[in-house]
Amino acid sequence: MRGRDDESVSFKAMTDRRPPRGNGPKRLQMADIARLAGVSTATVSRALNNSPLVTDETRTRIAELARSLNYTINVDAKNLRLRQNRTIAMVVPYDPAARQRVSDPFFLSMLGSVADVLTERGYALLLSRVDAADLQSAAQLYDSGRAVGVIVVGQWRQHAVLDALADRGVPLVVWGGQLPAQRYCTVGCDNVAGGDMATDHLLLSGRRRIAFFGDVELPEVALRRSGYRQALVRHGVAANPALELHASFLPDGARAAVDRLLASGEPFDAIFACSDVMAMTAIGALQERGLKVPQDVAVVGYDDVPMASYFHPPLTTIRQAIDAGGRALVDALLEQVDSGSIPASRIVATELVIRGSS
Amino acid sequence: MRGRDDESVSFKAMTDRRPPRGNGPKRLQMADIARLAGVSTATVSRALNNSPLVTDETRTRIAELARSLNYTINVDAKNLRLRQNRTIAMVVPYDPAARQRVSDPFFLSMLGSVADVLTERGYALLLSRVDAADLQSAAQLYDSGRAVGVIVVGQWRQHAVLDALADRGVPLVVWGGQLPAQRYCTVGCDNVAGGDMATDHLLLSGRRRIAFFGDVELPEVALRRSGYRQALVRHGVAANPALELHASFLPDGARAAVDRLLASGEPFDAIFACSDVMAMTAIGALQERGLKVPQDVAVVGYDDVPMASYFHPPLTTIRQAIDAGGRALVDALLEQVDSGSIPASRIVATELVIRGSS
DNA sequence: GCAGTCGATGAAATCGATTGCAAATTGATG
DNA sequence: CATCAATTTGCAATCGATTTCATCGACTGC
Repeated sequence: MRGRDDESVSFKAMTDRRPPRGNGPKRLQMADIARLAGVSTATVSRALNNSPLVTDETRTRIAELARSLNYTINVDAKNLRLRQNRTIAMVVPYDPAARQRVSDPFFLSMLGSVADVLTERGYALLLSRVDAADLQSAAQLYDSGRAVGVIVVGQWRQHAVLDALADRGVPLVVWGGQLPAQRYCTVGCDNVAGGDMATDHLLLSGRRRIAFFGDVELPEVALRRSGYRQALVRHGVAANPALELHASFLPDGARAAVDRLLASGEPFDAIFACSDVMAMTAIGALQERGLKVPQDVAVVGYDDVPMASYFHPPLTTIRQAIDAGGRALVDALLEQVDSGSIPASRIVATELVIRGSS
Repeated sequence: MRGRDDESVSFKAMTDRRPPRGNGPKRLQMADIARLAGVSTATVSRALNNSPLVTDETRTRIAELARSLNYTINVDAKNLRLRQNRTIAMVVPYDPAARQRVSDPFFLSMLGSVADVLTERGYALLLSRVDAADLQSAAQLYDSGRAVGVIVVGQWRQHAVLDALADRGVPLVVWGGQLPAQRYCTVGCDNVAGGDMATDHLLLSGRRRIAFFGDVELPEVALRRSGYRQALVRHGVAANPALELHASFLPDGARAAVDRLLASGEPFDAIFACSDVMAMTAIGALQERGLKVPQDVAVVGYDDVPMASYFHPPLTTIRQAIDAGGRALVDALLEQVDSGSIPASRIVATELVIRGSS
């Protein structure tokens, strides 16, 4: 016959209401392995989980059988039974107002870093783009049991929503700046120190009219501006509001800022841009207008994305340790999942990398 | 409405062997909603799935209760019962030989694009980094029932492995070049046409000594080189092997190639680089050595990553339609999942974008 | 040879949802 | 007031794994 000789098949066929719908052909399941190995599913389960309750002989026999048939356990069933789950969700918000993807390589590198760490830890990464204005929905990934916790890249303008999610008990870690009374855990570099370092470096090299480019509605950027102002004060340079320009992370935010700055007639001899992409596009815009970098205008960026060192002129920038950051995000989240309490926020290494653009 | 409030609970408590282990506190489940709404789980299930079998009044009452309690169904249980799964896996290979992440923004942009399309279609994206030499393991995501299909970004050197996976019935779509007798479905731009366009453009602008930068072990790159050679032949220019340089996608592949090219003493007046990142780093290297782009050397890249237009000089490049590509990948995969048969490979728009670097 | 141990295995309950079928409710009609 | 049809709702089986408890054998010692 079909090789299935016992009556369990016909019994099953009788009582089985046909499965609702399912994609693909029949997938191999534990019962199949059990039948072929001449044991029960209990034994197969134990064998595949390296339980000491099965003979080594049985274990290897089953393991080989399973491997040769490309059998892998059904994760849904396993998770259901164990009420566990080795998946974490990562949310990369996008800006719907601009109907534009956030394509900054920094975010994407962070994503890659987190993916690597999770892979190493045996966790899966569920990636989701969500409307930055609706971070609330990120929690669904947790509520539905799909993921044990959520990593959000960037606070954007959603500080209050993040606080609320944390209050609700959603395991949550956010890449971003530390805010006074936040109730969620953040991981990020020391943005004040970063802004200070960048500005300090420009001041030390003799620049006095340093422009700041960024969107201060974002906490990280606001903190960097604090650092910028703090360095100016320390060096006895008065802050000049006309040199603080709004520039979004969208592709031509910095170009527009350069245009406005030039149009304003306000003299300047340096720019501190809040991301490398902004810095690079600003440099491009300056060069097109005949200004030399760093001779006429020195530029410092932020992030140290891979391209920064290959750019021409190579970009002076504030390095955010992306690998350490990914690892810290994952550590903090898993710690929170295990302990149930919100761990302290972590700061990752921040350092000035001096290259040709300043 | 049965008074199902107390006895069902005590009955459950009696027969329940305590759950093995589970993370977090008790999560809300359908039975809770049912109890609070005074109905059975069957009704709750139907209400939440908009079945016509429940009264509108009941449906809205249950829906509001569920929403107010932040209830979301357990996806594992649902998937198990329905033997379905709305998750697809995306695999971004990394090169372990170089112990280096593939950080090319093109791959990452593609990832973002796929994520967007899947979100729109109600699918989740499981992201996994795998050793490029072990693409085999990508199939585990399918075998374990975690995902209904797999998208692989880039063929790398694994053509044979991909063929084998397709033969085994793993729903699979690969971003990459079309090869003669491949048995898996690819989505990608027309690499031969792309290589031809880039070279043709350089030839039309009077360049004759055009270097080619790329790693021809990768199918896509080999195809682009075919286009490059084809264009040369058409214009009656003899191909010069000394101008075809190996350059990897790793960060300083192009810089090294520029060094070798200059060291060889072989004269050249243009470079066709197989990615924008290569092109940008090549331009940086040329400028450092005092060569002007495009006056001394014209450069054309490939991909049209977001930064290409903000670079200085703005990069002439071959645009691969990333959004269309992501959509095509998802379409092809879901089609394969539904139909069970391997759909035809798709070609996405490829076009020359002329900017300042050539 | 027989009770007592210990080790390996199997039977069955369970995780949280869906759904075919049966039962209950309602309304209409004879 | 009884019967029947049309709606709603509930019961219970089911998805594929894990794990408790019971069982079955093989040894051991007396």
